[in-house]
Amino acid sequence: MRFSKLFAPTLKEDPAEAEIISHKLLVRAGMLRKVASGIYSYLPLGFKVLNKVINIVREEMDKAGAEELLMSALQPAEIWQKSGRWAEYGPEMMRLKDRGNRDFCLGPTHEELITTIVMNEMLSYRQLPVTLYQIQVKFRDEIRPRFGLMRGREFIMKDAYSFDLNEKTLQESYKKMHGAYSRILERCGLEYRAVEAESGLIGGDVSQEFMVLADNGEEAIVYCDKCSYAANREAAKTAKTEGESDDFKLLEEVNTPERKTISEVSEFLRISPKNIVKTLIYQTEYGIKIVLVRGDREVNQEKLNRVIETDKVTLLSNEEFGRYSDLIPGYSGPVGLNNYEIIGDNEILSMRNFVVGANKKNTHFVNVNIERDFKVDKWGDFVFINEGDKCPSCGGILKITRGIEIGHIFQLGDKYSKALNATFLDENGERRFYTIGCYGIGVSRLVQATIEQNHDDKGIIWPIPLAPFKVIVIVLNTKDEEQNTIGENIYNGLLNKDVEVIIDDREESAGKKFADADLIGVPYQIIIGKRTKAGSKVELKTRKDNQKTEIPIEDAVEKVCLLLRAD
RNA sequence: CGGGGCGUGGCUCAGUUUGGUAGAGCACUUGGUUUGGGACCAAGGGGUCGGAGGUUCAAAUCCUCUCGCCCCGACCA
Repeated sequence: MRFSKLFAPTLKEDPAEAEIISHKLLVRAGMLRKVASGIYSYLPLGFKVLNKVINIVREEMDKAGAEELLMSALQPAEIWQKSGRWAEYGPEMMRLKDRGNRDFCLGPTHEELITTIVMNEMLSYRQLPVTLYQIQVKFRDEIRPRFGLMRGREFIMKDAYSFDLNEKTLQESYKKMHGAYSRILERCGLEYRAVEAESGLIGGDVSQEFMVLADNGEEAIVYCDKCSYAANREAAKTAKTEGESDDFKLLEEVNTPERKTISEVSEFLRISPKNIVKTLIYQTEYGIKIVLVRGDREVNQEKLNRVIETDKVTLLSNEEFGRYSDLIPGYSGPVGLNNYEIIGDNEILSMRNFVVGANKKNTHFVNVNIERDFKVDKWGDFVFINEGDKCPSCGGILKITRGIEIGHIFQLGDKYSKALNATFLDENGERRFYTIGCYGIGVSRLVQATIEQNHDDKGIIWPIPLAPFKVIVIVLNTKDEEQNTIGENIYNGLLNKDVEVIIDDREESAGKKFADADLIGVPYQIIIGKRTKAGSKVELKTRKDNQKTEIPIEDAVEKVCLLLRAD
């Protein structure tokens, strides 16, 4: 490829639309352009990289025994109505009608469709397990598209689905996908973690996320410094707390004028927030719920939803407080509140002689104890983990870092096969539900995550396997015939060796050529300038570490091929 | 949907407070000089000031409505 012919409009200035570095660089390097909010077009360079990722994904999926197919992006409403998700998915689903007024959607995912395809063939147990995948455009009308390809409304995803005889063989299929995902991320040169996750809307029991570590990541990940425990902060469990053995002290009412928040009460009474129990009043479809967590904790709504078994939980607003004379904002507590269900976080089980609101203005109780002073109707784990907490699996200390969710793998079980009545015939000729797993990789997101992890102040630093070109031959002065000849010779030499190479033959200033080569992140640069004469040396620069070496012109092709083979 | 902000040549932005008929840098075109880190000189093209309506002698600027985009919160690959 010749740079003079390449459609790669590079930008000197950061685009106003972009917030994070990877998004800025994708646009500046002439790889990506916005079409509408959360919708993008890939320019030739960006498309090249996208295809590199796609090929890696494809190779590893095939190696793991999965078979590629391509389903339609447009899906009829019926299959979604059967699974119940037509209603459940909400406004995030891009819906449309055909001319006959029939409902369709642009697929946000393909569980329903793949299950329908497989069930229609009435497989025998002898044909199982089978894992099918596709690389497809997905549509989700995100509430807030963000960060370019990180959260688009149209994005490219590799989604795979395994159909198994039972839980046991599902675990094997799952393990294979886990392995394939690990290899994909390794080949892309990424630092990542596989973490325990929440299953969310898709459902199922076991699920893990593959997180690419990045400071700008949207997810917080918790990991143990001693053992292999790692989890999404949304899903991270609290460690079991040991019961403290203090004797119960006498319950006392204390005056706490205008001290409403945990920090105010903590300061005023000179006690740690860990010895206060925070009382939160939630409005749910089943009425008011009193939720208790340790004073230093934040409630994890997702987890709480699971405990209450609803997704319609909101904190009671100030106006709503007025309707309940026994609920006093800032001074609420479980003692004496017998009209509502009280739900306690597991952590407070071990607390002794703690502080709670007294349901009376400007008053708190001290030396409160569970059972003696109030009863908890239901226990659960629904707080966020903090850095420094104990590891739930080994007792080590937990750390928090940020990550970009690139892959998510689920053991779904029979949720969809039951909903859609998808069965196979077992050895006795009886119908049984498939045990299903599903596995996603955000392919377009992966492209951007790679940049987030591989860049410097000059631009992108592509890992070799993803680089749109492996080598750029830079002829600094194209009006110098000698430079041109040397450059063209090396360029043709590399082409003959099937190296993906581009020659910068533009009539631009030297500085612009250097800047563009660095910006688009080509791993190796061969620089031909006025120092380069026939029979002399060219400069070879590696983008990653800015190493510059002089090599004889006639060795250049061979040397680069050697380097590429080593990588 | 709630809160905040922005829409002015292809891009990044100034001009809006205090109405007077649109500007800079980058990019682009032509010519010339340059070519080891985003060159210089000269000439040039390009803007319904997001859209609609209103106020006014006069609107990018004031008012009303509307559309789009960005940021902060709940959803997720």
